[in-house]
Formats: sequence, structure tokens, C-alpha cells
Amino acid sequence: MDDVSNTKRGRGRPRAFDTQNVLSRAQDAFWNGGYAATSLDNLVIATGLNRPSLYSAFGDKHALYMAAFTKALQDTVATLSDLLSIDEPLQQALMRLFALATDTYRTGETGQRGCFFISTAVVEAVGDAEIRESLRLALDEMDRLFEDRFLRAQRVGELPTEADIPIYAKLTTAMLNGMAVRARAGADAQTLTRMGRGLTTLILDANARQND
Amino acid sequence: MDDVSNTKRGRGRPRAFDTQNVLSRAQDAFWNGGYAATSLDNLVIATGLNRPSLYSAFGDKHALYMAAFTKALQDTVATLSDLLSIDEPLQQALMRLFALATDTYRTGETGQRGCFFISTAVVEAVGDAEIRESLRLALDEMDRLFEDRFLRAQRVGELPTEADIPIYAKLTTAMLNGMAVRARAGADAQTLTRMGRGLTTLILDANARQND
DNA sequence: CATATTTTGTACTGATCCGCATATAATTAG
DNA sequence: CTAATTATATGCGGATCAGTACAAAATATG
Repeated sequence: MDDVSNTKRGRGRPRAFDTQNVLSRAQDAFWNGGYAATSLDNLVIATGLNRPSLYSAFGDKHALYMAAFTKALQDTVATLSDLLSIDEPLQQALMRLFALATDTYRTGETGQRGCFFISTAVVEAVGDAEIRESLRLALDEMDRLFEDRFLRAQRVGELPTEADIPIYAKLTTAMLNGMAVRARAGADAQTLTRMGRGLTTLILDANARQND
Repeated sequence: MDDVSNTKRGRGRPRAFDTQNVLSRAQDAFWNGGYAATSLDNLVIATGLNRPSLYSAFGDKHALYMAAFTKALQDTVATLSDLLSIDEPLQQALMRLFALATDTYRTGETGQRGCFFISTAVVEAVGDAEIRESLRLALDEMDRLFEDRFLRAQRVGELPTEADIPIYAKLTTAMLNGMAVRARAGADAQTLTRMGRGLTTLILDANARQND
């Protein structure tokens, strides 16, 4: 929007950084260490900006985190939307989803860092109403994406009409959360993959009974 | 073990506190705010002990947390063992389990605090190898308890011989983790209960096909 | 070229952090 | 009753925390 690469240049000295890039770096920093344990010195090093630049561009530490959170949610929704829009059987879609999650959750410079929301927002959610609401919103957003996908599968006949789609969506989100927790605890790729396949198989098998 | 109520009194001034009780208070403090954001001043207030007493009894902040973690795991294993040892159908056992989780995760003075391990250990797991290993151990321990229960169900004929018990156990643990995340985000009891019932139904329905 | 405006860089502030030094209190051993 | 031992209480100290003041740098305007 208002980064250096964009045309609309103001009056004074031009910014020497790209806003989205800085937010990505800040996101990485929070993702590794969590919100509370990530100091402004850490953020200064991670982003390459100095403190006053960070403050003038984003506000205080909390505001910077919220900006990183918002970007993380946007990126997640975009990625999942693309992934779920592929025209393929439900089973393949779910397997693809969980495979991507496995890769994402196991990535990280300092170690397997899991999911940004689980690794940073969950702890703060009790003492910070804004983070709590944002976390709730992010989870609901994921539910919604999965609901849409399951509804599509239902329309195609891959799921029966009596299938409880809203619950399936929440189970899918919960499984991702569980996989993120496991990844952060050091689980290997095979374990995560098997978990995803486990839920996938369960959903498909449970609905494969009545084929009249 | 070595608390004031116990007989074996040493030489000097007797302790004015109960070790297990202090650990419970410390556990509550960490549970609410997480490890990093819970200061020693918080812990002093929460436990009622002053700093030197805390340090001489448990060591530094990290050691105190690890002691609280260990106690939390012991308590969890004890509770789950009791709950899963009840002689009842698998469906009832799972529903009882998830009902207990719903209640536990929604309890808390300052708000719905979820699961101790998810709320405190997950964030620290990347930067702290000891916490990471303990978290892995705790998750594995829960898996083991659920595996035992599913194996018992299999022996009784509630699950077929080809059922993938180890995965069912991990899915159960993951669902508890997902519920804990949701609870911390402010989810109501109905949502959590439905999630638990969702997985329970899925496991039972997926295995109810081949009744020859 | 001079001035206004915005960003950057350095350094600082008061608060809070964790851990400990020191002194007092309470108990046992002799 | 005296000495040894352990726990409690107060308060300190260096490090780190989040946030900001102030000056230098870089651009646009006139």
C-alpha cells in the first residue's frame, strides 16, 4: 500500500523499507518466540528497522503484532482458498490440505514452529481481549472455508445430505490445531501426515455406509 | 513429600507452606498468563511465598515451571486413567472424556484458560528444548492412555481388528488440543461439546459398516 | 538555493525483569 | 541455655524491558 516501491511519494524523506516485507519479518520473529518473549530489540534486528521507524509506521509493539496477525490471516485465507478451490475429489483436497499444513508447521529457522496463531495468540488470548477476538475470528474464518468445501462435496454427492458439515469443518480446523501443537513439540512429518490422513479417512468412511 | 504436614521434620525452622499447594498456585499463574509473561512478582503473589523461599524450594523460574508442569502431567494422567477405567461403552467413555475437557478448559478466574500444556508449553517449545521434550512426552502419554482404551474397546468388539488404534489415539489427543485452543479463544460449551461428539460419532460410524 | 516535511539514527528514560545478599525468625541438637 | 541449621523477610543490583526525545539525513516545494 504505502511502501517504498509504490509511486505516491510524499514530501519528506522516503521510506527505506517495504511494509509487507517488514510485517513478514515481524511475523517470523513472533512466530518463533511468541508475543511476550519477543522484545523490541528482537524486532529491530528481525526487521532491520530501528525503533522510531517501527513506532511511526506501526505504533507500539501490540499494534505491530496485530498488523502481523492480520497479514498472517490474510495470507492463510488466500492460501487455503486457492488450495480448496482446486477441482478434485474431497479426499484429495483434504490430503493436499494436511500435506501443506505438515510442511508449513515443520518449517522454521530455529525449529519446527507450528502455526502462527497457535504459537503466538493462544497464550495471550486470556489476558488480551483484542487478541482473543482476533483468534476467534481467525478460527471461524477457517471453519467457513472448510464448510464451503464440504458443502461443495455434498453437492457433488461425495457426502450425504445428513452429514453434519459445520462440525466437519470444526474438526478439520481442530485437527490442524492439533497438528500444529505436535509439530511445535517436535513431531516428525510422518506423524503429522498420518493424523491428517486419519481424519480424512474417518470422514469418508463414516459417510460411505449407505450407498443405495 | 517434604511439605509441612509431613512428619519427617529436619533441623531448622519448619516450612510454612505445602509444596503441592504452592505448585498448584504456580500452575494457575502460568496457566493464565503463560510462562514468559508470568513474572516472579506474579508468582510471589500467587503462591504467597517470598522470593528466597521460592528459590530455595524449587530453584529459578524455569525450574519452578518444570515442577508445575510435572505436577500438571501427573494430575492429568491420574484423572484420565480414572475416567478411562470406567466400565462403559466406548461412546460413553469418549463423551465423558470430552465433557470433562469442556468443563476444564472453560474454567478459570480470569477467563477460559484452556489446557495447561497448550496454554504455556507450546509457545516456549521452540526456544526451550527441555519444555519441548516435556511437551512431547505429555502428548505421548495421553496417546498411550487413549490407545489402551481403544484397545480395550477392540477386545470387546466395539472396534474391528483392522481399526488403526494408534491413529485414533492421536486424533483424540488432537481433538482435545483443538478444543483447548477454541476454549482459549472464547468458545462456548456447546461448541466444544459438539466437537467432541463429532469425533466420537465419526470413529464409531466409520467402524460400524461391516457388521456381518 | 532555502525551507518545510518525513524518515532515520543515537541515545536516553523510568519501569520491570530475575536472581541474590543480608538479616531476622524459628526450630533442633547438644 | 547455647550453637547449629533451616526458613522467612526486606531490599538491593545489574540487565533488560517498552517507549520516546532529539538531532541528522533525505526528499519535495517554492
